[in-house]
Amino acid sequence: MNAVDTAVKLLQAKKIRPSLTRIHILAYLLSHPIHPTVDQIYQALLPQIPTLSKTTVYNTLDLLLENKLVKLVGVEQREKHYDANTKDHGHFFCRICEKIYDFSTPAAEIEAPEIKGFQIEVKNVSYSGVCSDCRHKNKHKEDEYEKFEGN
Amino acid sequence: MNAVDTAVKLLQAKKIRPSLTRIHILAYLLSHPIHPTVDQIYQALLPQIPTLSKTTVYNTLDLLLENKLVKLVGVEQREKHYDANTKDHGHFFCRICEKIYDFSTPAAEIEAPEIKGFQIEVKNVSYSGVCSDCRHKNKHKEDEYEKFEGN
DNA sequence: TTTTATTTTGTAATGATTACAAATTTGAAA
DNA sequence: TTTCAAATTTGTAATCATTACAAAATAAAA
Repeated sequence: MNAVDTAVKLLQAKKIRPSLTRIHILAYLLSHPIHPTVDQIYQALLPQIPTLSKTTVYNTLDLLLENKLVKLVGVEQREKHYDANTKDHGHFFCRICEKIYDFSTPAAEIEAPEIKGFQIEVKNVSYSGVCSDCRHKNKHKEDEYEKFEGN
Repeated sequence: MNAVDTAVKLLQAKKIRPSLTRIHILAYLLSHPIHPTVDQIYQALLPQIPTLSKTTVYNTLDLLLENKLVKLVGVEQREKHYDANTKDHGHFFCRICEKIYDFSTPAAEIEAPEIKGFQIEVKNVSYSGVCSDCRHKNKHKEDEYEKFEGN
């Protein structure tokens, strides 16, 4: 099934009217798992929807967020990044190439006693550092930062 | 050992000159594990340092961050929150009372194959939802949001 | 149609953070 | 001390992603 059809189905399942704009935005996120920003989405769709407003992108993403059709990528960047992959997974942000990588998080729930009985609605696991590619490309620069020591 | 002495030692260990301002800011964070914002730190220290500038708070926190004496709390709020507890732990943000709770994360490293060989410098685990207190206080409002379903 | 609700749009605020240069303080050398 | 250079602190002015808001456009209902 293509991204447009998937988007329509997802919207309908949440009883959101599948307007052209909403379909485009959700389909773009589904077919471009690059964790785009509002501006990236806006620029990408402008040729197809010349009347598109950036406010609409903001509004639509808020709507999709509320309905859990997209997630915020918990990477501490100036601009927010969005992800239509709503399955639990982690994100790694490389501070050199600024790419965001997905990684799987353990299936086993974290069962911390401190938050027992809390209603968990959003989970976010994100790391940052230097990805493998950039480590190899910048061997000489690597010692600027020491390897992170857990605890 | 009191927070001021600890702050001085931590700064010296990183070869940062322990100026009055730096000591105050780090000691405040150490003795107030409430994950304060820049403004909260600024307001709290103003009586003691009447000449304090908010820019200095920003500058000092940047310096402490670079030296890993404080961490950014990965909670998606308008303002950034800081934490002098640099041990690995998670944060839970309650969207009702807006308190940030600490919780322990599993000692076992997440060993995701997708980021094997990556240089991990910063880790962030943060959840949000409704804390236990607010769930009980707002029983009637609870059904506005369904419980988060993992995956 | 006409009416009403929904969606989209454009413009103007908001406000946390950053840039930057001046002012102040500190520490080392003489 | 006194002098001088470096480090630190400060205030003001930008920046710029996001939000507020009301008007315009569109779609559905009557």
